[in-house]
Amino acid sequence: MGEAGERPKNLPVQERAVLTRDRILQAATEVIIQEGVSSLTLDKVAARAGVSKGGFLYHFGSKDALIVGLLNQVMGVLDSELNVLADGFDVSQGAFALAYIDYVREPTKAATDTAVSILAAAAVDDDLLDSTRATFRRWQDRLCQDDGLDEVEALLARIVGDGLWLIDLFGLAPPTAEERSKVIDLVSSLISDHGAARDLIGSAE
Amino acid sequence: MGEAGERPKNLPVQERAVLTRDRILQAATEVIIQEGVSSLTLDKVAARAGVSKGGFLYHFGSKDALIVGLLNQVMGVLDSELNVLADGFDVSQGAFALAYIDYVREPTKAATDTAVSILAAAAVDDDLLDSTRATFRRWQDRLCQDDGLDEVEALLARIVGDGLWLIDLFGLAPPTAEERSKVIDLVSSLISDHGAARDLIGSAE
DNA sequence: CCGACTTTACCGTCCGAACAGACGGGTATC
DNA sequence: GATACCCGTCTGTTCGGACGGTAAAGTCGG
Repeated sequence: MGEAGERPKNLPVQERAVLTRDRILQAATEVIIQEGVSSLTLDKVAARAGVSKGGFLYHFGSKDALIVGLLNQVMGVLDSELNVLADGFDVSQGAFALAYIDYVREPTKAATDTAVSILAAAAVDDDLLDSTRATFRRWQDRLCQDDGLDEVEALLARIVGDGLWLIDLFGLAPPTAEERSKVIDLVSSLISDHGAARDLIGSAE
Repeated sequence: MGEAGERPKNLPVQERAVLTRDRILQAATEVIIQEGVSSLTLDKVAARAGVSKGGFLYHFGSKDALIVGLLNQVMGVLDSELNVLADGFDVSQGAFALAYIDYVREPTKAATDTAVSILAAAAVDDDLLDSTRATFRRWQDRLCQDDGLDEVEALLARIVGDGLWLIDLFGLAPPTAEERSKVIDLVSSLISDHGAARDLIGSAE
């Protein structure tokens, strides 16, 4: 039956369950990326995960539940990766903001997965994005509260960071790796070199 | 049946046709905005446009054709509005780039329509975005060729501009009107004050 | 009476969801 | 330590409905 499944048998029941759940989530993202949002059907996801439709519905009672699960997982990964990346920056110069834009220097799997999940959620039902929106609001708050970081600079960091993966999502003339790095470096210096933004605005008016 | 239709009768045939086409396009965007991408069905669009399903299919032979028509119209409007806006800026300081970010100072109807059309296209079939992607590439080229504009600054303008309406599209913690303006002013000064970007990067390294 | 436009009626497909039950490990009972 | 039972996990099938699309007839101005 399932050509991709190769599901390991003879495992403790509870572990088998969580593995199946993860396989379903991964299968869902694969379907979206490879076949498009319109191909995200219960049958396709179940087949790719090597599970029957009924088995699928045991873990996710509805298509909405699948997307919510997808968003929760993928946003969690993204949040933790941002945190570890922020630890590598100087906290007095807006570590989280620097991490936020540095993260999109090149497209990562986590960023791509998040993007397509958000796209799928928006396509199925806008309300499914509520918790995701709350997370972005938390990130925005954290960007503003970073030590020594102007509110405008913090917002610029988020717009550039989000703008890059959103441009990637739709393929709207995505910049090359070098171009991305140059822009990110520019914004990074703007953030690190504190006061530069204010001076710049002052000198222009 | 149609509560929104109120279609004007007794008009020259050819004019009635083009009007019907436009009504269908407008109905489609209304459906997406008010009821979500998943509600974009031929029946709903036809009903809202005050036309039968057959009548709809006379103008747009398929759902894909509807979305292509939607994208063409909305991208054309956006392109022309950008042009008139660019005429108001100093061409020696990157008029198109300044117009590009100034355009998203607050969300306009044209920008919203474009955003939801792109979303719908991505949800139905990714390939439908091909011509849209070409337009964005043209814009990117034009941004780079603007007189006296650094390539990095041009790219920054597009990322910020696109980032803003994409953030609006998904409602990912969209900034307030004042915050938007501040960021746009910051980027604008960066572009106008030529050499500022290079100086900034140089001083930071 | 031609051709642009519109309608009514219909079809085949696919999708999300529900359902009844199979399997099999854990647990209690004796 | 064998037996019986339970429940989490998963299977295969079925169903109602919605959707995209087709076909053909009808309308009306020029």
